[in-house]
Amino acid sequence: MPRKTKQKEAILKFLKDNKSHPTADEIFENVRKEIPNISFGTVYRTLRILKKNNEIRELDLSGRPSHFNSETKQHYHYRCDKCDRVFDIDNTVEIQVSNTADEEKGFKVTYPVLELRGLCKDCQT
Amino acid sequence: MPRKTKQKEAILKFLKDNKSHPTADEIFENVRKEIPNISFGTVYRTLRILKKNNEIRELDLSGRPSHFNSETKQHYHYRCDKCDRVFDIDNTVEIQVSNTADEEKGFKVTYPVLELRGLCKDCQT
DNA sequence: TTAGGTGCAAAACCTTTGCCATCCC
DNA sequence: GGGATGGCAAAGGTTTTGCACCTAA
Repeated sequence: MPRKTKQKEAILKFLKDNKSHPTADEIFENVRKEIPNISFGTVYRTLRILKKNNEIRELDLSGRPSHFNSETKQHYHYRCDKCDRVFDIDNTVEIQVSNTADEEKGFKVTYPVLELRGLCKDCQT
Repeated sequence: MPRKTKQKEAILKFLKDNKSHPTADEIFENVRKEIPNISFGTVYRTLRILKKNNEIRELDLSGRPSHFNSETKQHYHYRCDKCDRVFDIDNTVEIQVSNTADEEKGFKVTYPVLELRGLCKDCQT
């Protein structure tokens, strides 16, 4: 049975309040303001628990460190090549795969992961 | 001026001969058969150089370790959720973004990164 | 000759884990 | 009380780097 603790609540609250998609490190730095002696281990462990319970998502695109996200519906992201920040795509996205060139590969797709790369507003200047 | 060395040649050759998208570790293990005392540092350094010269690509998709690839044209990948192997998509892919919900975000897209996740032939049984 | 590469080992980075104390139900 | 969590620090896996030596051009 998952249990309610102030650490877990604080991490989840930070993710929900924060439309950015922070890394574990950013989560740690922020939650720390509230719970000064929280540890890195706890942040990572809690993120894994929340993820298993489908309360958050880990963005499984590009790079280390991972980014986390409290939105659990299927959606895609913009990612800034310069500052590495991640933003949700609210536009409608359609992905069409045509042709049968890959038939013999026999790959069975279950879901797509898409990232639109470029520059965010702040980094264009 | 980049220089031609047997280490660099061997790494590039392995990537070209090999349609898979190996990790640095896999590259190391294989190139080692030819150049027994090549080091990890050299593999990573060489991969960075090749990447900078646009001779290879680093797949900046999910997870650590990175996968590398000698195909430098824009293309997308299948990725197996079970064995983590990566395959090129040869089918035609079209990505359409409509709507203007994201106008105020002011994000300037330069290129998309797409991964179709699922199970490869070998992992479906 | 000499700037770029190499090998080796240590360091850096991100993440996970072991151990034991602590807290929630 | 007892299992789920937390804190801390150490370990693990991947990648980078410093340094001295080497080698292609």
